[in-house]
Amino acid sequence: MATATATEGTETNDDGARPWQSYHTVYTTAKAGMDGVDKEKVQRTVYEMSKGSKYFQNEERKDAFITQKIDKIRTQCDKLTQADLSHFQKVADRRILELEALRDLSRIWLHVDMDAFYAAVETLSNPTLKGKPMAVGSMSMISTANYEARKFGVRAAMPGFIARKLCPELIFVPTDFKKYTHYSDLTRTVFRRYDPNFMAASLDEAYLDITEVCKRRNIKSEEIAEELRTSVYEETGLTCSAGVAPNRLLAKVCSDINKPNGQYVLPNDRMAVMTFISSLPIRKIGGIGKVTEHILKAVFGINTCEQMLEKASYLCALFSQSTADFFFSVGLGLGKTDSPEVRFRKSISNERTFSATEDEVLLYKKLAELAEMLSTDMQKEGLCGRTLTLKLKTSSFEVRTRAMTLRKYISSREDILKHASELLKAELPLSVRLIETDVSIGSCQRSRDPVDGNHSSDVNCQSGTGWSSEEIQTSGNNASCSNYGQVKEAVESTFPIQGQFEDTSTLNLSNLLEDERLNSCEDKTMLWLNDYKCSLCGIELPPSFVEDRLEHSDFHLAEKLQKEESRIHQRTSVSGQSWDQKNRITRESISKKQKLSQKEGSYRPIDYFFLLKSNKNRPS
DNA sequence: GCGGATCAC
DNA sequence: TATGGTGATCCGC
Repeated sequence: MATATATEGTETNDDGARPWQSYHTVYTTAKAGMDGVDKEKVQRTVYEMSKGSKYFQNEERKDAFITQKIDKIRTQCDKLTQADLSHFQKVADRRILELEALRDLSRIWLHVDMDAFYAAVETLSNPTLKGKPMAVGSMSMISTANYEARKFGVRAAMPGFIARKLCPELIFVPTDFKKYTHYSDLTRTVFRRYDPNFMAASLDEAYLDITEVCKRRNIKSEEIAEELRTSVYEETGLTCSAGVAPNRLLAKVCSDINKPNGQYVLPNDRMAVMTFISSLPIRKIGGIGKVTEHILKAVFGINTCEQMLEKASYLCALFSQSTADFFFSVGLGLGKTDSPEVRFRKSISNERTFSATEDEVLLYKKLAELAEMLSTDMQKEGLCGRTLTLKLKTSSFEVRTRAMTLRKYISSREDILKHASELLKAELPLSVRLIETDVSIGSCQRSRDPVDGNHSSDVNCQSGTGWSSEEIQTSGNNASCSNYGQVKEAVESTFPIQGQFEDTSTLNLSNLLEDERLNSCEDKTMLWLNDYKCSLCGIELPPSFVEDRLEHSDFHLAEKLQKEESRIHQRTSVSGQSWDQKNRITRESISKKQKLSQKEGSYRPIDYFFLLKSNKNRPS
């Protein structure tokens, strides 16, 4: 609400001017280790340090925009008649019942969150930092602050120069991701023992499905959490906090409750969940950020999760179905409970901030550097994409994005630079402080999950732990190309090249994928002999049968995967105890992969492809 | 498909 | 002096 205009309006008020109160930062929202902080003082300092800056002005502009949005929603709200409301109440009630019916209390999820991770790691490698206020980051931006620094109001995402004002003795330590990755790996070794399929959310957070381990060892989740945290400490020297709950959304909320170095268990009981959720501020829920909280509070007076249900008719009337579903789920304390589904990345990008400049030569030079790096990253992962997006942040902090979807998939430095330069050229002259290049990998329609929707903070799944259901089968001749690296990685992780799974067939599989990549991405002919005949089965498909050839490759891939699975399964079924775990995803992926050979639910036999030659315009 | 925006870490 | 980088998703066109 309090926008720039409101700020100026109150500055000269009789009842004392406190303009800083209306500057909406995220720095004072309740965070672990922030109890007892003089929030007013922090808020005032942040305001004083920011006031008048380009950044601040942009924040004001954004704030004004949100106010407009709120006004618009209010207007719509006022227009609702009693009849409308009773209608939407019915719709909402039914939807809430449907969602309630999906409640799953059969799984036990644990969310682990390392305490002040980067800062804790830095303190391990330099113990003289212990007990002193310290932040990882720079004068421009802080990544993490230790608990001593948090007492001063210093926290992540705060610029360092403001942090130093709040805490003059603050020690700054530059980020060192190699170090954090190393320690992250150590923690993951522990996580794996409790759930080999755990979902890494970031370097310092993970979700574990501990249902099985509780059952197998016949102990309570609470004990598992204690034990896991002890192990993490013993093996890394780092403390963490844990939350246990029937779903991931709640587990995440729970891990924050007794932070640092604590845990909280929410039992798998509907009443317990409803009680827990009833007074919980919506801002605690992953996916509800500063803006959403602001809007829901300003328009509907919603503060707690429970109120999401009380205002259900309004939410139903004024938001999209998927958004309303998400809000209702929050009110019901529902969240995802399914086993981790590994997803392929959808985009790859890089961006750099520099001191703002209008110098076009310089800007093109920056762009060239980004294109170079992006291309390298893409090739490292074997990715191609056909939608290129250029993002610019102007010296006034306004953000512009310009995108183009190309006919061909690209990954080379030259291609990226050529097209990105066209996009940049159209924007010049312009004073720019940040450039980002982004290539999106594929486009496919996702079905929405009614429970978490796409709203909740979802997990960046670990790469290479299985198959995704999507993307591989996306349209076009290059879909498989664009995912080649991820496919390969997934296969190699599912069928590791070393160790007990070593087998020449694995290499063949890699070759097949390689074939597919070359064939579809570069339009070369590894799989297609003389650019005409399939090297594996001899079927003849001319190059112009682009889609058919892709499907054909996919057919062989699926077939191959199936063979691999049965062979490896045979060999490991005797001794491989962890196989079931590994296989869980593999089986899914293969069945999904098989869908590549299906269209509209009907399976197509290999013979089908022989008919294609003479019937290009087949019924689809 | 595009562009603006939100969100998380 | 000075407010990040990467990835995902949603809404309204």
